[in-house]
Amino acid sequence: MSIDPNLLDDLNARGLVHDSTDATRLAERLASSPVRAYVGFDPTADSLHVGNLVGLLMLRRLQDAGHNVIVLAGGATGMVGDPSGKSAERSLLDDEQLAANISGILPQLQQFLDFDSTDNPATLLDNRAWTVGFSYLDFLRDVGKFVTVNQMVAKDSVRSRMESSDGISYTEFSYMLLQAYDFAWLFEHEGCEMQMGGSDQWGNIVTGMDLIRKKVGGSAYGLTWPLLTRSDGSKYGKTAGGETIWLSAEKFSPYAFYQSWIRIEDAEIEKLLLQLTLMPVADVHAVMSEHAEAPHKRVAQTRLAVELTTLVHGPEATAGAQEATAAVFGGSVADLSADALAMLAMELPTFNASREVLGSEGALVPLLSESGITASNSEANRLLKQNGVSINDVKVPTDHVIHSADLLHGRFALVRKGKKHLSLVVFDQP
RNA sequence: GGGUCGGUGCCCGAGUGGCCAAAGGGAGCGGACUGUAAAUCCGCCGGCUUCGCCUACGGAGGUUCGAAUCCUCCUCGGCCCA
Repeated sequence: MSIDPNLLDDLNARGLVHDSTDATRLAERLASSPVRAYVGFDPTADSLHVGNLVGLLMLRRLQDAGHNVIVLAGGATGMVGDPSGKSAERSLLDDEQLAANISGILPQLQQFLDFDSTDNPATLLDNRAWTVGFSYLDFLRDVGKFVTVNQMVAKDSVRSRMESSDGISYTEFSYMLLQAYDFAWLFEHEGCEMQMGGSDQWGNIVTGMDLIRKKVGGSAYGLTWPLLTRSDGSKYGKTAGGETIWLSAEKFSPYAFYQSWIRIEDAEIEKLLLQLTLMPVADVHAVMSEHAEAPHKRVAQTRLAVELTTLVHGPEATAGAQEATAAVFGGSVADLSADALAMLAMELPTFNASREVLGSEGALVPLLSESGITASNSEANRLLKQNGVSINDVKVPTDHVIHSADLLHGRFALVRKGKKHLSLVVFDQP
């Protein structure tokens, strides 16, 4: 397979290069022959989240351009915790949790890359393989000796934590060495010449390159991408409500995933299309100019949502999310067919309720809190008072009594909190 | 080990005996305006059987008519000294 000589230009055009080792040399190296490169992912949870997408796609871009990529699962580093970009010490994961996390993440890592390619199949490795058997004394002699504390302390990630009131534990302080050792090991045993990561990984990557130079006598490449942030500077990967946007359909429904992209503000949309999708740069520009002509149609948001949901959850789930969206934000809820409602039941938070509450006074408030639509009766009362609840698209007052005649198809109540928060209450069969 | 300062609601952070469910900011939620956007404005933002009651200011006791505020012990953290 031939390699794409324009890879680096493409990455630059997308704004995906934050920092790299000597740009000219890197460009030459990437254009001459396939490079082996890796990105590491620590199993801090049982699913990856949106914040990991850029890294996964970076590997994909490299692979598509003809290079050899390694996905590194941080089974060992995950035990320690990376202080980079973290303001506080993290709690340690126990073995059981870690094992569960790894098994949740592995299929996600695999889904973005081609492991069966005859030319340049991707490789999946776990750094436990070369770390668990490494004794502490050996580590101090073989790795620690090559790195001075002076340079470690100078790294931003460490310094900011040393200056904070919480401090940094020796454990997290040592993280950098583990990651550096990973890079050196991969360089030596897997012919891996390049490490990529988010911009907060620069210090760790550079430490790895130093180690390679001193310990192995080789020279490696490093590249970081900018951390994805909103226009207000906050990190991505969370909903407006602060919920993490997981890639796992169990933890975050495809519908909710799709919706979170539909709601992206205009100022962000081009950057996200460039950095989070595989769309050619020219296509992105075309979509953006179409969007600029009629912003209220939100074609760019729709495109982003479709691209990403398809990438993460597949075309079927995307179609389902689109249908649900059309039903709920398009026409009239009252016109929904029973089939459409059954489909919505799979996409929206759903709660089963007893028909006893129908026609009974004061049943609405407890129904709202029991279904999780509101966190408490107080909140439910408050929300109703503020005119924030509608059932089947009709705003309801505090003393509203639900009657069976109000239900769609005799048993469905689509409860809307504000404009965007929807839940489906399904009543028992009559 | 000694000294010292501190631990307040989702977060930051005021409060140093009653006027404290606890200022202010942020986040969040609802409403208006819109394009399921941004900006702006208004309201809400511990719980409950909601004109009142209960739970809360690291934990446990105590002083007091009354404590987030005072005392004792414990615990956790910062800083300084050893």
